[in-house]
Amino acid sequence: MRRADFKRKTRVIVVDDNYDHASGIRELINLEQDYEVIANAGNVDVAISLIKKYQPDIVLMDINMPETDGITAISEIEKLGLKTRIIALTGYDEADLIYRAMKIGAKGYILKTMASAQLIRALDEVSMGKIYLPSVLCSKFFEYFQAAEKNEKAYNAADDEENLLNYLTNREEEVLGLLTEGITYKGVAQQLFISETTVKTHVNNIFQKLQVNDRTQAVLYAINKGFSSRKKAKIA
Amino acid sequence: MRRADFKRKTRVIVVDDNYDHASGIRELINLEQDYEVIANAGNVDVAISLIKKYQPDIVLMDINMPETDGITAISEIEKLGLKTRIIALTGYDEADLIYRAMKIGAKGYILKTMASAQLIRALDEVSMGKIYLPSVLCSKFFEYFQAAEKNEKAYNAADDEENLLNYLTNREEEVLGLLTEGITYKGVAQQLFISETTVKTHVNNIFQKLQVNDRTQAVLYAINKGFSSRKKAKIA
DNA sequence: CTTGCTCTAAATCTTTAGATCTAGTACTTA
DNA sequence: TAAGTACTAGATCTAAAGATTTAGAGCAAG
Repeated sequence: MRRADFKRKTRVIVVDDNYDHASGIRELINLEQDYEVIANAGNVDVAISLIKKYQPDIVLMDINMPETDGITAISEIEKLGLKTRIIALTGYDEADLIYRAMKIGAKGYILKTMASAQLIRALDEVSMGKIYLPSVLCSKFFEYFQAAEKNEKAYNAADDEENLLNYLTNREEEVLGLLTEGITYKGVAQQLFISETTVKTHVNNIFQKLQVNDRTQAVLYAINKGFSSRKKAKIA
Repeated sequence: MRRADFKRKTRVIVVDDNYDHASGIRELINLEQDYEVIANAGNVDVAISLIKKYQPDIVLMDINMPETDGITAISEIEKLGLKTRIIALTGYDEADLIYRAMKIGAKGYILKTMASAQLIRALDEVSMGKIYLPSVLCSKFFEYFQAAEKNEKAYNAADDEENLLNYLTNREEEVLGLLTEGITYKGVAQQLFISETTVKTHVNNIFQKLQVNDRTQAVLYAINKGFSSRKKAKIA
């Protein structure tokens, strides 16, 4: 690493409520000449103030602590906007934990059960700006990620059959599109070069088809069924 | 693999517009006793009809084809809801391509420049139901993924300072909450046990604070700024 | 060539919505 | 105690929104 040229070690803070475990990690890391553990923290509040003060290069964050959960902690730290990179550390390889940690900005994820060499490798990779996620955990992540994306799609598309938006005519879609921008009848009429009465007719037909009573409900229905995103897709 | 017990090879379809390259892959795969390439497709339309007909175990999909783009193709295939697993294959390691491919359900991603052993390993992993993403590509993915998540957050939260929702009083938040459900003044009045006039007063104050002219715009503002999700979070 | 759908638009009416101003009560803070 | 803020609510308008009915023009399919 280039930093070693300046004899500046990569500074690490370890956050773990288990003192013995934290000490173990400290010993392990301090054996490496490129790294030094500059502080330990037994809970999230202490951790955050230490991180603010010392702005370490890397934080090793235990995820399963009793009081505050580590996920929230990572989120808090990321909000600080420092260059500090976070590696999550847990005993479990649950897909949703991995997903959430990586989603909010963790740069690596390792299991406590993994060999100590893995820890050092994670430090090496992450300190160089890379992501470190062992392939097993990577699989877990994608398991969750792809399921989440699938659900979101299903939610937005809502099975096409039950999506009342599909019964709208082209013109009605256009009108609804303008309604979802918060435009008045008069405004819609001007934009589409039709009379206000015609707009009212269309809007009434839309209400019938979407089974709602007013524009606000229509707009809400449209948004929930992914209307706006579909529109954007069409334009783009 | 268990399938080998029944002497049933894992069936692969290769989709690549470059015939020479497709042939090369075919040769390579057919050297393995656990796999057989049952078809080649030079374009997406042919590919989809072949996949429908033969329902292969794995599809090797070239992403950078001239006519239809491979990403859309993957999406189409996933929509079929088969057990077929897709491995993306490209010449480039662009973060957004990897992100998009994995997002829509690809089970693996490999570069054409990678050693042939990688291809076989990918087949092995994916056919066992795992994800195959070499660590370099994994890093690329997360680079894009975390940036995307960060942007979305920034868009939704809108920096608190500029989020006009923060200027609303508790009562006004309640009223706005009901407006976002498409309820009339009268309805809001009944639910909150106050007069309709009072509701109008609140709503007017909301309009002032959010700098909008009517309820539809207020609701849209609220939704875009993550109002509903905040409400849900409070309830839960 | 007739049936049906889409888009257009008028007339008429009732109901909400929204703007504005005033004002009382209650609670907090300087 | 006086000033400030939140919540309440009245009166009085005007402007939109929405319901309903009727109807003509254009176009596609049977």
